[in-house]
Amino acid sequence: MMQQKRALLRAGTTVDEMIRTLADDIVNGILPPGEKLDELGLADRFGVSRTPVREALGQLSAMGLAERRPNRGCVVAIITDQRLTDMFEAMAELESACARLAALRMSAGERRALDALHQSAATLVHDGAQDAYSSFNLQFHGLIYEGCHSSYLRDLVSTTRSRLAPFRRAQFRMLGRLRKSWEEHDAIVTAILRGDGEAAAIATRAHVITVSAASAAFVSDTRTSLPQETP
Amino acid sequence: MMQQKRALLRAGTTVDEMIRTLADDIVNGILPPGEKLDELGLADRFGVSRTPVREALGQLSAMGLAERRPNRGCVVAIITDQRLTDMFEAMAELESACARLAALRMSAGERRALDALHQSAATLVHDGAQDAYSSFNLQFHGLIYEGCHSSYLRDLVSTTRSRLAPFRRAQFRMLGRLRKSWEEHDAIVTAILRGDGEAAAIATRAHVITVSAASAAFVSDTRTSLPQETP
DNA sequence: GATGATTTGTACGTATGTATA
DNA sequence: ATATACATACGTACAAATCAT
Repeated sequence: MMQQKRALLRAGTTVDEMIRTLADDIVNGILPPGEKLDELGLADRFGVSRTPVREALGQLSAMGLAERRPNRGCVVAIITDQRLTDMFEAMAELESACARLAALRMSAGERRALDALHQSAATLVHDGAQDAYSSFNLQFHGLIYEGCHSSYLRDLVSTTRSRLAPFRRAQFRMLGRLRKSWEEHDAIVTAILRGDGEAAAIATRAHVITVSAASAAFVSDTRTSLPQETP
Repeated sequence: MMQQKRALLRAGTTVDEMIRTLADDIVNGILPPGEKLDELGLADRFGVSRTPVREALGQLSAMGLAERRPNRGCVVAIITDQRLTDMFEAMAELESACARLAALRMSAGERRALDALHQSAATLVHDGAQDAYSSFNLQFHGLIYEGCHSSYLRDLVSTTRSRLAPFRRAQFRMLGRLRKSWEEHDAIVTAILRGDGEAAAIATRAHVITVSAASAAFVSDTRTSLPQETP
């Protein structure tokens, strides 16, 4: 009908493009949990037939970003409070494992880079620059994921992080979280630089659990107030 | 045109059935890594058209059991040695996390059940009953996964275990592994019964790493000898 | 390197099953 | 509760890309 997309028909297949787009929309909250993913609607939004749409929806539900009920259509994944708690907890365990391994395995260069990044963020804390700090935070944790030198563990963490992304939007709005976050990071960096795996694991677990608790509280708050929303 | 199958049209959809079947075949080694998954061939093996086959293949590749190259078909996932090492390592970390949480959270009943199962396996060790022990081993680890009371962590462990299944066939053939395995389990059970999370984590990590090393060695052995095989 | 055969990717049509009046 | 409407699941047909010769 409109063919509005299809820009850059380069790499991969149509389906891959759709998956990326839809996954981003879900992860960024543009498609909120519970939103119906109508095959026909998506088909003409992307200017394709229903076949590739179906493939994309299948992949998304396999990723856990969407949920497909047989013969009843597909919606953006709805996560129960219990499940969300479990996911945050698993995230803490995964990051903790990464940090432990990173403390044991990071190269000298990787350690320097982590420390440098961490020290440079002190300014952001002082200025109260929430958005910039949020971006730094992503890099910081990313360096630790890489530092564990385990591709599979990294994949598990990334996947879980993506699934949690729609529920983490409240990150640093809480008063004083910026400074506390930095201090928690400091404990992690110190442990990693010392090569103390157990300390790094413990500090990381505590840090992630703290962040998780804040996010979870925010989510269950907004859930009781606004039951639904459509863009 | 013929609809020859569809026996037991009960639960789920055709695609789900295919996914289960193919996943089992891959996990059990009936479809070896690298085996081509021909759409047309599978279509008439299952008595369906290519459309549901394509969906199933998409899901399998999303699960990491198959690999799909754009315009170049789909094969049973080929795992490099490095990737395999990473997966075994992640498995150790995941199980370790489960054990730590299980030590903190298992109910009295769950602890009793774990201990009872473990003690009952002593006989199997004495008799050298490899197959029976292998089945027990599955239950044993299963109880710990459940004991952590975290659905998401359990899912991650299960998924990873499935992906590793094709590479674990050598489990208990090594001389003396049965007894050693039981002794390692004993350390885990003791720690869990004491409610000592850290000890449980450490014992579990050591145990899983030991098993992994054996599997990895076996795989790289067989890889050097038989490069390919077709059923 | 070009051509034909095979196989994948996409479009479209039909039937079955689910929700709604 | 029955019927109507609609969305999904699968089958078939065509187009495009890959590979084998």
